Amino acid sequence: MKPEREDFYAEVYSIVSEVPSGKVITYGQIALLIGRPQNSRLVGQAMANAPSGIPCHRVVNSQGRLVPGWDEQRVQLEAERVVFRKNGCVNLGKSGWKYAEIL
DNA sequence: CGAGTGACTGCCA
DNA sequence: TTGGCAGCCACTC
Repeated sequence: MKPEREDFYAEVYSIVSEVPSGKVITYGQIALLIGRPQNSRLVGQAMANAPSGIPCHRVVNSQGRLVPGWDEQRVQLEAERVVFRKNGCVNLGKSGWKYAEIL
């Protein structure tokens, strides 16, 4: 096994799990919190391999863009009362989650 | 072991 | 403001 990878994934899942309802977080934010801002892509891969129980639908990219090929994600976010823009992207300024809020 | 892929980000035109 | 290109890391074939 590769503890390094597992640890990275574990931290990603931990952070995503702490995202409250109605809020979303970006891959870059997660990568930054872990201490690897350049591994933002790995966060996405972690989400792809994310086990059930992880609100991965609350994870979006820096532009507030949703996961390609996963229209259901928008439905989930709408159910969480996440604010969407006219272009279909999440309004990070309104629904963007900040780690400092749980500190 | 080498090449290709991806739920990304940042800079430049 | 919007769109395109390159850089980055880990995983899979």
